Amino acid sequence: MKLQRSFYNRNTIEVAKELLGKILVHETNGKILSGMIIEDEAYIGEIDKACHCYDGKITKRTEVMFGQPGISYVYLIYGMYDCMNVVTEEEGKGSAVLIRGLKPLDGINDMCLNRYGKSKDKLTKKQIKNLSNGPGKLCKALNITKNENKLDLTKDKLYIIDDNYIDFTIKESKRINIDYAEEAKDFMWRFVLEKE
DNA sequence: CCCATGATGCCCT
DNA sequence: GGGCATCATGGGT
Repeated sequence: MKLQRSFYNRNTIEVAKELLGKILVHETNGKILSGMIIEDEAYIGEIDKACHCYDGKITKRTEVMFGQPGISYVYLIYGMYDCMNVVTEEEGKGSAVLIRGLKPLDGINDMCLNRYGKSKDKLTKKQIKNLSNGPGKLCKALNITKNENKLDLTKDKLYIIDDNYIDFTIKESKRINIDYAEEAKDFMWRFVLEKE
């Protein structure tokens, strides 16, 4: 079942935790590419110096985070890598969840082509392991780019479904690569799915 | 295993 | 003009 607006219109930490085990799907070029969300991070503008929209900073880039929940926020980082977020909470609250890792499910060979320009049987074990285990990598694998910014995950060809997978525990830790964020760098807002 | 580094472009001041 | 929610690579231990 596709997740609806009400799922996203909640506390960002809760949404981040509950997104683990869900399936991110992108219908692109006539193909269905999907993977289970196994790692994510919460960003909450009101109190979070690591958030792009900290302290109500509305710019052309960040305005989407203040809008409707259930919309995608895709941005380019380090000049090379796209990262995908899901906007959370009611309109007016700048917040989102960064998707940081996927376990590949459907369209694996196409993901290999997107990432490495080679089919799966030509990849090393290391390349297969690294197919979608990072925020930039998963966007490349699923062909998620700036074109997929501001899509409505309840209506468009990018969405998340609930496959009722609950057989896991959640590990909480500090977020990655936000050393500049003063006290916020220690918030335990990174969530990783761990098999029981 | 760990750490250091370069690539590269958009946003914002 | 500075900084950045990353990744792949290469060298050392």
